[in-house]
Amino acid sequence: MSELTFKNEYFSIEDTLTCGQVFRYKKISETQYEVYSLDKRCVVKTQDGIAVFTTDAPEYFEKYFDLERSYEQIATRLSCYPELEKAVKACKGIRILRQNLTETIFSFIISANNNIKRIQGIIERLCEKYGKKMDGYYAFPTIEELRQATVAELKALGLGYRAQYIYDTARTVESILPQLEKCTDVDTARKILLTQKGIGPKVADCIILFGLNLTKTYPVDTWIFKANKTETLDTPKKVHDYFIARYGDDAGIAQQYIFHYERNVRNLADIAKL
DNA sequence: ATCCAGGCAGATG
DNA sequence: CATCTGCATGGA
Repeated sequence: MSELTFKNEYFSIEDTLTCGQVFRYKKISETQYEVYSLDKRCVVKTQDGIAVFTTDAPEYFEKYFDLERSYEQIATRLSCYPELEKAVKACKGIRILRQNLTETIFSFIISANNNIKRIQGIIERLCEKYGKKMDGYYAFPTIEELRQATVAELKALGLGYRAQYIYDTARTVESILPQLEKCTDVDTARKILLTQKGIGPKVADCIILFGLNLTKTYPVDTWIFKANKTETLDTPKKVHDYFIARYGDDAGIAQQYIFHYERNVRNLADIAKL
């Protein structure tokens, strides 16, 4: 077990974990979170603005939390857009996690037309049923382990009609992984992802952003659509295209600031300052 | 009871 | 290219 410390104005474990990009985490106390990725666990305590990571896999989680990137530059660039000023100020502690690609693919297939609380429960049950038992938690299932599941078993976990998507994609996804892993171009990655059952435009964007860490993308879910729609931007695709053109390579990060602000912060912020 | 949640597949203009 | 419908589940 080893420890790693990190102090930066542009890192908040709470905002990073609760902004909707990841589902396998637990709040232990006001100052302590646990996050799970594949078969690994990391405990994160924050005191006086200093984050302390305790884990058996320090190199993995240093990369996972994207600690080497300067989010100050990104946040500064995005603050220049008037519509982002408040969201950036409130959410600048978010980092885009470098999550495992396969885990991201299955997690976001489950996320479709679902709510975050339920998604977390389903994924937890999926890990308990098919993942390797670790010391005090369960690993995310491998593709091979997922292929052991029947559609009926998956439905019993609460997957509903997504059970068939998981079943199908568990049998096809390996053939696209090599191309996807080396993909540096969003349009190509998107085209490849859309061949899989259960992956449409929005889920593909999330996988591109959280699993491939390509940021020139803009996932449009119901929250983002409600926040961004106007007279002319009246479909998800129009919103998507407009904000990629506007924010460029920062679009994915801008999207996370907005999503988190709209979903978790705005009401609190408005109440606080009356 | 109806609506909503990090939408998608399949069918039809 | 765009638009429309059906879809599992559970909480508000």
